[in-house]
Amino acid sequence: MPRRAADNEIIRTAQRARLLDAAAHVFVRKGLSATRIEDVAKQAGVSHGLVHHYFESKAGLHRALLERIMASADALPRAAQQRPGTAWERIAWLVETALLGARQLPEQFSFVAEALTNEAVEEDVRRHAAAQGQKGVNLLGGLIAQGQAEGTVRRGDPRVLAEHVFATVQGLAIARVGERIDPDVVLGLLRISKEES
Amino acid sequence: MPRRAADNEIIRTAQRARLLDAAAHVFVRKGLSATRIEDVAKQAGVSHGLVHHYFESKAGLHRALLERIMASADALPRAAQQRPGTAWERIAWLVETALLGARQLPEQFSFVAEALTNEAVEEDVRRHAAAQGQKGVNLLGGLIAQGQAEGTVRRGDPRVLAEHVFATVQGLAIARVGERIDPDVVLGLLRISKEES
DNA sequence: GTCTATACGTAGATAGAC
DNA sequence: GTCTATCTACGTATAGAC
Repeated sequence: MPRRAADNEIIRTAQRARLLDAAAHVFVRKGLSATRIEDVAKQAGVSHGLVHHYFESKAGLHRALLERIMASADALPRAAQQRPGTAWERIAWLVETALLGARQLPEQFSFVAEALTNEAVEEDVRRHAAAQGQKGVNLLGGLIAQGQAEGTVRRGDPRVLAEHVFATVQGLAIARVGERIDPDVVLGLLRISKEES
Repeated sequence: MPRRAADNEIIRTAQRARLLDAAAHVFVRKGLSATRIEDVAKQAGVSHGLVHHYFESKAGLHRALLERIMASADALPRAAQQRPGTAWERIAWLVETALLGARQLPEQFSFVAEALTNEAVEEDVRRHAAAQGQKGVNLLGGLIAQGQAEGTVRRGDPRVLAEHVFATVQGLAIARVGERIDPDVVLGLLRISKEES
């Protein structure tokens, strides 16, 4: 049996993950264009040649990393949807958890923001990131609509409200507000005000 | 009298402005590292050599543009502070005007965000941008404190609330929410909820 | 003031050795 | 699988012509 081949396969996936971690560290700090393959290699403790051995190009590495980050970002709204409790409780959980992410891994939000808006990023990658974001908006929008039916969420187009919430989380992450983030304040975007009905 | 010298001076300032406009167009779309001097020159309709004649380097051009943008961004909170009306009315005016900017010139917000977070931008430039942002937070914080005394703004640390508002505006701009931005929703961050006191 | 031509450095990517 | 050496392309910045 090809024992050697199996070992290689393990090494391959481990190294890919290692390189993606390194890429996350540096892409997130310097952006796509300013990071050099050499930076990633140094961060991972390997030679630049090896980076090319695992990823066809810098753009390919960037794309792989974006997909990894988007995958984890995608999981959150899904989890919220399937939680028990009222719509408001599930929304609150989603917002709180997302804000926790904004506090702990703010760089990831900056990374996604660049991927969405920087024209140096390939067109199709930008589109893909945008589409993923829309999925999140739709899911949260559904919860918001439920909340409105429930009488716990303010009036307004659910998808627009969802966009506002996500944009706010991203803005707080990018502004590196960190420890001072207050979920209760952010939830004010959705709360029914003293005057309303 | 040196007629010629005076003419040159006029040309100089006009060209500087022209180049800054061109730089704004392209920096804002591709970021600092991905934009080439050539891109700016082409956008302005001049040769790349001329860009170097007016700006010592790409970094210098970038710095000059950031200063120009920050100057206009700085004017807004000052204007709000000096308006007539209640604290809430002035806050609402500030938020609405800022959101108008986020809708019409979202690229400027992306530009500032990059300047704040991208390590490819020189350290001192980043610091300067951050300091300017703090001034805005302080001014809005003052208005918020007045609003709290007035009984129109929710409880909470005024500066933290101000940070949340600015971060939200920036997030909406970066997410390119555009026409769907709703100032009334954003003001929900500061409004007193149905339950509170 | 403005342009074209050139020098220089550096980053991405490949090839071949171990 | 991993590294070092090398090729190549391109962008910044300068120098000199108009």
